[in-house]
Amino acid sequence: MALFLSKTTNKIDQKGRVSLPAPFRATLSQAGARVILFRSPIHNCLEGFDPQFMEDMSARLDNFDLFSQDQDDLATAIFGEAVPVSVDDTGRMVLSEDLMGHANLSNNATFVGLGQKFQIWSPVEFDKRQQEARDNVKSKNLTLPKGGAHE
Amino acid sequence: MALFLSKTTNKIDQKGRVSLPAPFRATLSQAGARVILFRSPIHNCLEGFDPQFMEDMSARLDNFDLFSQDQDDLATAIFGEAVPVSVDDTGRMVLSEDLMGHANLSNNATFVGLGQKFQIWSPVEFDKRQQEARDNVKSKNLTLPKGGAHE
DNA sequence: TACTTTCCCATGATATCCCATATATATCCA
DNA sequence: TGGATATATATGGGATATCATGGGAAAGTA
Repeated sequence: MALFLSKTTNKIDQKGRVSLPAPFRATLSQAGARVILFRSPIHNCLEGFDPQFMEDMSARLDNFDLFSQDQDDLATAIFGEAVPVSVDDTGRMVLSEDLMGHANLSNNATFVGLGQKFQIWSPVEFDKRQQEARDNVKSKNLTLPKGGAHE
Repeated sequence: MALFLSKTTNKIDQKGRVSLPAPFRATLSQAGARVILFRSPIHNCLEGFDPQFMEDMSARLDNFDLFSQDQDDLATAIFGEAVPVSVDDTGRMVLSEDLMGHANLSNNATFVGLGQKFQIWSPVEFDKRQQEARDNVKSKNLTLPKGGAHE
């Protein structure tokens, strides 16, 4: 399956419209372009998914007890927060005030491909974040283990 | 599996186009020729991978929790920094200003096969690098360990 | 009506495609 | 062996398509 890769910065116009980078559009599953956005629980940024991928998230949630606090917290954080957004035929989507607020977006939005998902950042904040991520990978010596389980 | 071997130097034209050496093209997985480029974190050069390699990385990332700090750091460092590039039917790809800057590229690019990946260097800097690598192997008495794991 | 949201078209910049030429490597034949 | 012709590769430049973005018209809402 296609992946979201690389980063691009696009303008947000006065109507709150941003062009979803063309390569990102291409990795979305169908033509009837839709994206699921929500506010990242750990960063001041937005996260975007192919609607298809939400199914996988749902499957993962099944690993929790249906009535556990954790399951409830996660489900609320994920599905409750999810905002489906449509992409028009010039490739743009509209970001609500609320979403823009969470990510401190004003005039520019940096789209960052993260494989299965992508993130939307204020350009300045992402620079910091990127450096932080690099540092963490280095200092914690993070690698991608080959095998299955990693807990 | 096919490996990237040997080194070649090709011209970069005014549009930023370079021919990917034909042998390298041949080792890429499919016909819909694509390459993933990275800014090397340790050298002033670019690193190139078969897109298949990224798929493998993605599969490994699935072993991490979706919202864990580590997952996010890795994804940002790996997928966020990856630049997918397409190879046209005359075998050329386009290098962005940004990428060329990182590797100090201007008119020529030296492609160096490194097995699973290849590197793109400014010819002058690669000469230095090659000498350095030889010296390191000699002075540190570096050898190739036998088994798979190498910690 | 006043206001917001969606749709449609216009434009400049950039990237992609296509064809032509040059260079190199391989193949063939006398 | 040598020379000439093929085949593959590399490179140059112009035409074309795609993309990001701005503005306005139409449609929906209150």
